[in-house]
Amino acid sequence: MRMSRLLVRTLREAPADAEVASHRLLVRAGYIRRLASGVYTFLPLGLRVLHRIEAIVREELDAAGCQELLLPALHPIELWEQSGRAALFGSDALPAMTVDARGGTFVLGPTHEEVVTVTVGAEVDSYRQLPVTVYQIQVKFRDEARPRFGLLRTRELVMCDAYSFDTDKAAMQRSYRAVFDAYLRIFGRLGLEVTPVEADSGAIGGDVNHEFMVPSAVGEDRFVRCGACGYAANIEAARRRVEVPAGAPPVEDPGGSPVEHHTPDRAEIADVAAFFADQGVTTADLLKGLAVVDADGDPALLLLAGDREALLPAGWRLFDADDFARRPSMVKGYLGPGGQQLHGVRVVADEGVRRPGPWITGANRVGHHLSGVVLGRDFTVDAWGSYVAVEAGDACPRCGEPLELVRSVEAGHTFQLGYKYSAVMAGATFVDEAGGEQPFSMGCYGMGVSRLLAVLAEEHHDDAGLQWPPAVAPYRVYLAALGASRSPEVTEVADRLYGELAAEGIEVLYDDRDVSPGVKFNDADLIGLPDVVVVGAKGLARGTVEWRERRSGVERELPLDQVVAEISAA
RNA sequence: CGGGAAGUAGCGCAGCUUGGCAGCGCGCCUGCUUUGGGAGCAGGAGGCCGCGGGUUCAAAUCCCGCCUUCCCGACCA
Repeated sequence: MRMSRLLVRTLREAPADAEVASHRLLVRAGYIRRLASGVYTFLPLGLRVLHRIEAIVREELDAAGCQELLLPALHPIELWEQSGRAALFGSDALPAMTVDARGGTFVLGPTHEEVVTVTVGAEVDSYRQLPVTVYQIQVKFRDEARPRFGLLRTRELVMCDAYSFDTDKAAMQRSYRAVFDAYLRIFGRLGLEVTPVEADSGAIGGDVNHEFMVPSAVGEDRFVRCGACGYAANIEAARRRVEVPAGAPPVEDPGGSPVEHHTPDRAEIADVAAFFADQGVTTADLLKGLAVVDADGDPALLLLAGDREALLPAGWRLFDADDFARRPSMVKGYLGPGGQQLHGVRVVADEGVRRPGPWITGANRVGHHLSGVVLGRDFTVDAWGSYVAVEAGDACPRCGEPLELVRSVEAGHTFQLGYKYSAVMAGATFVDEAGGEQPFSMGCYGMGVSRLLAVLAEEHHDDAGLQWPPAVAPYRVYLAALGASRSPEVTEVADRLYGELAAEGIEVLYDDRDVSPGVKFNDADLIGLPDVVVVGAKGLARGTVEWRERRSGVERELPLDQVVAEISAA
């Protein structure tokens, strides 16, 4: 491709709305343009990278026995009513967009479980046709609360999603493993360091699921991993090991009974700790109480150590103003466990609270706290569990070694769905060997292709521009002809190299523009093709051209007759 | 959804406090000169100052409402 013909404009300055490197550079180098918040155009260069990633995805999934199809992006809303997920539409869990059209309301597909289930269900009648795994590369729509970071979080995204259909759970798990391994190979070929982690399944559902995490400073996710045993989990799903003192908690009596303190306007943990600071008290000595409504809709007081962040189980929520009004034993800002059960409030506690104390807690009176509160003597716990976000240094739940916390981008997410959709969607059954009707056991597998483009740009760049790995670069070689307009020889040599490289199957972006050398060098760096070849009068006088590897900056002078051979061998 | 900031030429920004000809840099067009890391000179094109209303002789500037965008948080398949 000749630069003089390519639809691209590089920008000296980044648009003011670009915050992270991948966004800034992809816009500056002319790969993408923003049309609306979280909605991007892929210009020719950007689309070529997208296609390179897609080609790798297709190769690996095809090799794993998957079949590509293309599902509609526009779904009749009735399908979503059938699965029950239409009820989630207003929520944060499933921010779908709908359009009213002739024939009713359509959903702009945010994901495709419903559609694929009825599609495969209509084609498959017998166990003899199973297993089958299909996939598509498609645009999806999600009305993100907050699109950000360019292609990393968008409202319209290109995604690869695969779906497996099996006769039973064991077969489904084999299919799951096959796609899981294919995903690992895809990330490997893209040169991304990826860690599969245990995760929450969110609005997709199912039991076992894994996220594929790419460590990145701009990531919005965090996961923990154990260097000793390999345990890895999303921060939302991570657990830690808590060393519980052996035997029953000793009920020693430090002072006979708790002491009440007047602590006006000390409703925050940090403020309470400050109040008692002269006694050597830290936030870890405080019992943090959260008024919650559990998944059954019952009120409970959740206790955790004051230095930890709470992590509520799915379906739980914090008290709102009405809840507090209805439960006078729950005093916002001054919550304590003492006597809650007498008021019909269950006390649940994080494992980290399994020590006698003495604790400092709220007194269930506005402006008052208690010190010397002892577990077993002054309060009891109805249920223990894990209710705090795991932190770096916490003990691995498997082996007890310290956990590491890693910021990351979620590049893929796979789920063992089981019967969640096949049980409710019409026709999602097959006839088994015994002649009985059975629902499919399903799995689903998502990978953010357009997000991967951003992740790769994030991983591979420097101050001057992008540095594409050869596997995904839009072209392999940036061929810059310096001063071509005044040197017939430069033009002749560059034209010839362009043709010879193409004949070798090497894709070349040929900068034939009549612009100064500095512009060409800067655009070459910005666009970030793996190899830069410079044809200039200086080199030609010696019978050579320059070859520079963009990433390493290593430069070599090559005799004219060796250029094609050297580059195709590299 | 809560908090903050910003919308002026394709991009980056000044002008707004104190109302009075709409500006600068880059980019774009023409000509000449130049040519190994974003060239120089000269000339030129390009604007609903986000939108609507109000105040005023007069509004980019002051007031009200709305829209859009970005950041922090909440949330997130």
